Amino acid sequence: MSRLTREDIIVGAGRRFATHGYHGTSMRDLGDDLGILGSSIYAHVGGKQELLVAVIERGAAFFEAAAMAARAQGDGPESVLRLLVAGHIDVVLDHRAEARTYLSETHVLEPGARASIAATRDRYERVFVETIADGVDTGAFAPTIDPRLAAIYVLSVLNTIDRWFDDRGRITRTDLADDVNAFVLRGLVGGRETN
Amino acid sequence: MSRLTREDIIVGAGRRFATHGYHGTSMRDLGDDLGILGSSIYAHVGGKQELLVAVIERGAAFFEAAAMAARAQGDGPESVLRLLVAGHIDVVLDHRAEARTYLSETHVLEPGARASIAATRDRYERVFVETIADGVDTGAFAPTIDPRLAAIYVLSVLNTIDRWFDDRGRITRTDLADDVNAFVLRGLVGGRETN
DNA sequence: CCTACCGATCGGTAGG
DNA sequence: CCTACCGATCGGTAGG
Repeated sequence: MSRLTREDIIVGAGRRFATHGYHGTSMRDLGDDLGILGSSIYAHVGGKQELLVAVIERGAAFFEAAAMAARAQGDGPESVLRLLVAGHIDVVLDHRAEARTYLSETHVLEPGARASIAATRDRYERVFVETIADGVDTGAFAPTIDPRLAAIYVLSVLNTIDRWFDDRGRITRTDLADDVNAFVLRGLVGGRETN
Repeated sequence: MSRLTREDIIVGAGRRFATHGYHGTSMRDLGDDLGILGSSIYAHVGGKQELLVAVIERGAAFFEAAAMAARAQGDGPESVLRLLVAGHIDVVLDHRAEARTYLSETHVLEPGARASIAATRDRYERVFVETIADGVDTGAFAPTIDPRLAAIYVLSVLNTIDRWFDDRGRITRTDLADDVNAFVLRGLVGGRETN
């Protein structure tokens, strides 16, 4: 039972914010989780909003790193997209608390921090849009695809996965990534006309 | 400036809950929106939780009605799925506050109400699963499709639409429904192998 | 629907 | 990290 670190507090805050929301979490709740008093948290951090910023910035950083890795390792639009999908799934499942807080609580951020996170998120989503646009240009994806809409569809699927997927369930994470990729790529590549 | 009805209060509560969350809404906030005092709300409803239940039950009812209509009007799995998609988009955009509260705040419901809503939601999602399973059986959709996973993907896309779609934007709602349907149906039907 | 409240809880601080 | 607080705000009530 040694003393807690700032790191411990942020991790605990992430878990609470992810499950109960920022407004649904009191400093006393958080203290209870950590085995200290709510007021003791102020020995480690400046306040509740600072905790939210720290958790969300971590979430954003994980996604950003995953996008950079996918871009660096992929070879061609389809390959990059596959890596983006797999990477996003890993972030959302390996860093559930930070990812969920980032995805759900950004609107509670004070204006300055919110703008900064919105910019990071824009950059990330643009990687999806550009990758899909590349695929349309090279002919890997169908010419009728609107990259902006398609990117939103893909991200909608990815951002929901932590809500229902269980690593101990009947399908493995790799199977999931393959299945999502298969579904999405068929959606992008086309085949028979559907309209 | 006549007196407000219970209906007015519930509509106002829906708007607040959808934008600020249940825990981010105080009875005084809600009163301000309605032009009365927070305490005056208790002349119309029993409490804050009762308001949440009312808003979410309305949201659930809209989705349920849309599913029934799609099933009744559709002819074959692909046709039913198209109607389910278009119907879901209409609910989410025509009843934004109720739909968003239903989709995002159900976890704050007290156990009894939560269980009831969870059952309703299960029933709704099962319509998607069964429609897709029918399509696999009839050969309309690819045999490799897992209906449970595919239904989740489709619903993930649909449940996010109110977050980014603007009726005054560059694409119309009908175009959106067509585009989502085209994307989803290609994903379900297959074409060339993607794995 | 307002006046006038209530006890409980909130985020946060001073001092150790 | 605790003790001992603070003012503000919360959901809610009695009485009109």
